[in-house]
Amino acid sequence: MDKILILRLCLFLYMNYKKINNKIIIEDTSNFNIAHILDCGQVFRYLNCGDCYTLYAKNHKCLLQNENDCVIINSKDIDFFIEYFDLDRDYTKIKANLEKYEYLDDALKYGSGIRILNQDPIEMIISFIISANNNIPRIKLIIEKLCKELGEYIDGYYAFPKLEALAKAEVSLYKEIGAGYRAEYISTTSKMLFDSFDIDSIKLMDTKLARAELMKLKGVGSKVADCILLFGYHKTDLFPMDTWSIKLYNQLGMPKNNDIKVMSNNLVAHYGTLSGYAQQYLYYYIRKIKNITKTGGSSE
DNA sequence: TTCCAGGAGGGGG
DNA sequence: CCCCCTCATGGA
Repeated sequence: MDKILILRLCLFLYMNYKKINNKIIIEDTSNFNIAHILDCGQVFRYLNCGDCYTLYAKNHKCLLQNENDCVIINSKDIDFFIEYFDLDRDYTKIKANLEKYEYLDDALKYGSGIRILNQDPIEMIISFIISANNNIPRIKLIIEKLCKELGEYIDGYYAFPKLEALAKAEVSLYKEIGAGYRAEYISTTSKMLFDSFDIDSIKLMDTKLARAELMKLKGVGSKVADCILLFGYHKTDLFPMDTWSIKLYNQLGMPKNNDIKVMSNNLVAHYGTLSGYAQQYLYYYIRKIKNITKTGGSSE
């Protein structure tokens, strides 16, 4: 057999998904759970319609459903979603490396099918500016209104707005959709991004420099910057410190401290380049546990 | 009524 | 640099 054929065969055997027409089929779902992925706070534009989910990303849409122990992703843009869901990354290896950390094993079991998505940086910047001091249902609502007001209507839904539309919109519009005091941040940052900011250069920077660069944007502090870097640029040597992470910190047996910056640094020193993954499993876990203890077992 | 939510900006020291 | 206050909004 010729070498290229062997190479292709090997690739096929190790591939954890199949492309058929406009579908992606994932047979081994140990590292892909639709609810885990969508419900761990990294993405805001999706709808649960019974046994299936509709997901909107930038100007793409897909339908996700479980079928015969498989996950089926249905879309016109399957190549976009292969990259979006990061399907070529080995999560078995990531989880095996995280398993040795204390306290993390329960979180890994609980959110076993979590994956960190490769989302659009601009969508992440605007979405996580909105997320500041806000709760997830309301964040979703504001983003949905934002898309409806400024996004292009394609194929039965509203795409995430383009930079130009965001930059040219009035501040009053952002207030009307419920952004509150973040309206000014969205407006100013959109203009900065549209006029001068080099979004692509962030990708080439190391995490520390990239964070500093993103924090030049209005409404982007250390936590929002870390979320942008994690979900928009797949930088994982960081640990976003939100109110949940702060509460969690003391339970992880980390050296006692009250300074958020020190806490974050300690966690990154602890988990290394897997910090971003660790944070996602833990975030999903602690929120669900609290939800269960509060509601007596039911979840959303 | 007060507290909380994937916090950040700004002033004062 | 750090500390402290304020910033809309709506659900619990």
